[in-house]
Amino acid sequence: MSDLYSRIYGVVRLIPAGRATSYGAIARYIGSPRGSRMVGWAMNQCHAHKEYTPAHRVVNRLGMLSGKHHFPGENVMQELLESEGIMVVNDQIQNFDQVFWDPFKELDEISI
DNA sequence: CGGGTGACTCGAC
DNA sequence: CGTCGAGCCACCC
Repeated sequence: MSDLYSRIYGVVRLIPAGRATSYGAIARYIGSPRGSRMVGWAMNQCHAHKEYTPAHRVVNRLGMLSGKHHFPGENVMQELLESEGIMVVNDQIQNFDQVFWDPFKELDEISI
């Protein structure tokens, strides 16, 4: 596993419950602005990783559950999000602007 | 090496 | 936030 993938999983695990971010945001944070599709691919392989990765907190830039079909059940991803307090209607996160978790903004405050 | 694929994104309309 | 087209890059034949 490349170091880039370790960073992807590392960032995803830092997403707090009740929040969500986008593939592109993670890609930019790990230094691959054009690697959003790789983040999706990494999530596809996250089950092979030893540590738990909350892939349900990663959606596309519009807050849509684009990866729900890759979960064990039909609405597993939505139920996971709703169990954390995120409202999901029609495969789309409600109030995504409030739920959105920006790695740069949130993590910079800590690292500064 | 080349072509197909995808849990993406951007710009246009 | 609908669609379409193009760009993107790791992975798998």
